[in-house]
Amino acid sequence: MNQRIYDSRAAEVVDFTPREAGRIGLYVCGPTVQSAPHIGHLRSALVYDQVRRWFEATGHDVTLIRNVTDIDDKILDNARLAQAAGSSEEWWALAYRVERVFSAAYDAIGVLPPTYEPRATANIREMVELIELLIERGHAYVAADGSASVYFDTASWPEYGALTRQRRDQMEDAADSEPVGKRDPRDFALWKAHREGEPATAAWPSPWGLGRPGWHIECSAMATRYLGTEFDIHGGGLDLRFPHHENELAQSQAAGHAFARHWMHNGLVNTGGQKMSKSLGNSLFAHDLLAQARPIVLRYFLGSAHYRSVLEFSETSLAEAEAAFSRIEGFLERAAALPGFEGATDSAGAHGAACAGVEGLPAAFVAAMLDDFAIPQALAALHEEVRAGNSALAVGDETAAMQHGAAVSRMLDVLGLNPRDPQWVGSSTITGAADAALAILVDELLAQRTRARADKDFATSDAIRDRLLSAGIALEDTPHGPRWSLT
RNA sequence: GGUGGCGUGGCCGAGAGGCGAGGCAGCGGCCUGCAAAGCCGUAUACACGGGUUCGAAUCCCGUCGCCACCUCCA
Repeated sequence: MNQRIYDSRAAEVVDFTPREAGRIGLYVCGPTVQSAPHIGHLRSALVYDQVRRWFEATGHDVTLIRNVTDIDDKILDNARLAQAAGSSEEWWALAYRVERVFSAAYDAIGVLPPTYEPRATANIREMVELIELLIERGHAYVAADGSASVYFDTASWPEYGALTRQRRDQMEDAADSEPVGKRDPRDFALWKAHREGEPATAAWPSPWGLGRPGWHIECSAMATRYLGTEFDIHGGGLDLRFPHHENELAQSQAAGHAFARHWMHNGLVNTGGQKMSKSLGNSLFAHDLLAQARPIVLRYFLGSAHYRSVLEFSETSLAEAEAAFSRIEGFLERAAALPGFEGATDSAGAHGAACAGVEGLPAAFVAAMLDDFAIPQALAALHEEVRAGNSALAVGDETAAMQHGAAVSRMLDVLGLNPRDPQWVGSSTITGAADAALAILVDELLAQRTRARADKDFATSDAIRDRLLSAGIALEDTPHGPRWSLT
């Protein structure tokens, strides 16, 4: 069975074959580091992280490039506004600081670092070269107003609109506030001339004068530099289809590059039925979410809807994710407690070569992943295995329980959701010496409770249980004695 | 005006012509001193109106509602 992928350019699910057997080049549009990451940024990064993990699990060598747009109007604006309010932070310091916040948020939900994260400011030369090539080929022109700006000539490219199936003549007239020097409002900036008042650090030399790159050319240049003129997949948020990706495709192909063979777009996250936006004040910042949900649960939640669907965020959905994931964790803990359980991940097995191949993965899970990364269906297969494992445990069939446990563990590894992975250990609020001290005290109370129960003094035993529960410690009586866990 | 998507049971959320994914919540039972956890069982679901078909949530036409993009967006 082949890997199938919904290609946004073809507007249908297509068979996916890597350009080069066993190797996959994947470019994903990363964030413009102008302000704190929100849940949408997390979802986007997670989608491609899971795609990458799946490709690796199926034996591919993946080169994942996710850029950082660290020079842009917004970054300059935000730094300028902060400075007006008394800040001394330069735009480049702001961009770097925000970039680190993004990295921390990605790390928190287990998004593996890409193969490389190029920064726009470190690839200016490649951008300038690409713009020169476009001018040479007659698809770009220097602004008519005498500035150093350079624009892409959309009229010169008949395929403009191909990615989003729009006709150029039907595109809404761009409400561009600065059409100065453009031949057509639909043309877009490849190079933005340095302007009065902008920091000197935000200007680079070019054949047309001092300036900085336009947003779209950044991705074309970086994708090409690290993945070549033709590569397998280009991904990004649905909101980037137009104009960003349309422009990338146009300029890269106009430069003579085949560029991405397939385009993937992840759905956005909505709240209250609407897309998040600053103007609506409904942004869900990563920082706040990570404070109200366990990171691994947030990761589970973000994967609970298909990557192309709108994901509706609500407190109750997040709580449901916690309950559903706890069920998986509960089974895995019980299975792992069985003597001889081999499903534990170690640092070497977290991803990559150690997971190559789909052996040990249920057929339904594999089929779901091959079918355009249908993670909700893959999760159904996972839950089915959990149910079967719990059922085996209930009848005392430890061999079967361990087999199901191993399968569950493997699936969780592929999705980056294995709570036994060292990545997630330490996310508990208590560690080390305090942890050991707590265990001693709880065990002592449990011993008292066990004695009380043996004496049929249920008032005492229930009081101990209630006391522990109110302290955040939940009890479970198992055939092998009581177990406890932090709630 | 153009482009794309969505509407599934109390909730979330898959599926895309024929055995009702999965989870959460609920209900009944088993287990338990009682719980918890777990197991077993449990559904009047496909926005509305037509049509195609032996058969439609799924395909076609129409209607209604919602969302996104059209040069800042993950």
